[in-house]
Amino acid sequence: MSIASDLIRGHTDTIILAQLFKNDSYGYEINKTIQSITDSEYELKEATLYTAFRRLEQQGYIISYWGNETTGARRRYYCITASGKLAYEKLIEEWKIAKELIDKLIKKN
Amino acid sequence: MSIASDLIRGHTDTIILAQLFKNDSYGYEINKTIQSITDSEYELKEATLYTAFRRLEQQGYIISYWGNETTGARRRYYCITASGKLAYEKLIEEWKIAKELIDKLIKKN
DNA sequence: AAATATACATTGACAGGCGAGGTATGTTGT
DNA sequence: ACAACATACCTCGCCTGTCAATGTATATTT
Repeated sequence: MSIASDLIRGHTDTIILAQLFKNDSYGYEINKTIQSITDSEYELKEATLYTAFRRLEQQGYIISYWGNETTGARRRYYCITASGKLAYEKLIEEWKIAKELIDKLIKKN
Repeated sequence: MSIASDLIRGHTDTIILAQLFKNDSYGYEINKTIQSITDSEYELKEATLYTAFRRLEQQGYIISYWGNETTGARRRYYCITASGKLAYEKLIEEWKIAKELIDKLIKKN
C-alpha cells in the first residue's frame, strides 16, 4: 500500500461496484483482486470494505447472499442490482469530469 | 457547483498550493480563481478553505501576512514556502499515480 | 436604508477511513 | 501435536476533513 488513501477516498464505492459489475464476488476476493490489479500498490482496509458493503446494500446498489461452500470459511457474496449498475455508470461519468477539473486546478502554470 | 466534493476531497490542499505556487493570494481571490478556472463547476466552501489554510500553515507549507489595503476589507495573503513547493511537487506526482490506479480499478471490463 | 459584494473567521454536526480487536475454518510446516 | 498462516467474516471507537450556519467588518450599488 504505497498510495495515500485520501486520494482514493470517495472512490471506494465505485471500485467495489466496478468489481461486482464484472461478476458476483465476496469481500476477501474483491480485495485480492484490487491488490492484483494494482500490483499491491493499493488495498482496501477490511473495516473500510465492510463498511462500504453495508452502505451500498442500504442504498440498494448491491444485494448479498451466503455462498454454499461445503469446506472452508463461509463467504458472503454480493451482487450488483440494476440500480447499482446505473449508479456505477453515473460515478464513472463523474470521475471523468472530476479528473479533468482536478487536472485544471492543480497543474503547474 | 455541480461536481461531488467527495471526488475532489483529498485535493483541497494541492489545489490551494497550486494557486499559491503561481503567486501570493488571499482566500477570497483564490476561491474566485477556482470558480473561474472551472467555469463555476467547482468552488471551495469557505469553512473548508479557511480550515485548509490553518492546516497548511501549521505544516509550514504556507505563511501569511496582512495586506496593506487602504480601502475595503482587510486581506490575509498567503505565500507558499520552499517546503510547500516541495510538498506540492510531490502531491502532483501522487495525483498522477492515483489517477492511473483509479482508472484501472473502476474501468468497465 | 437596504441589498450586495468583498473579506475574514469559528463552531458543531456528519461521514468516511481505519487501527484494533474479535470469531471461525482449513492448510502447511516442524 | 501444535504453531503459524491463510481464508473469511464482522464491529467499535477514534480521527480527519467537509460544510451549513453564524458572526464580524468595510465599501458600493440600488
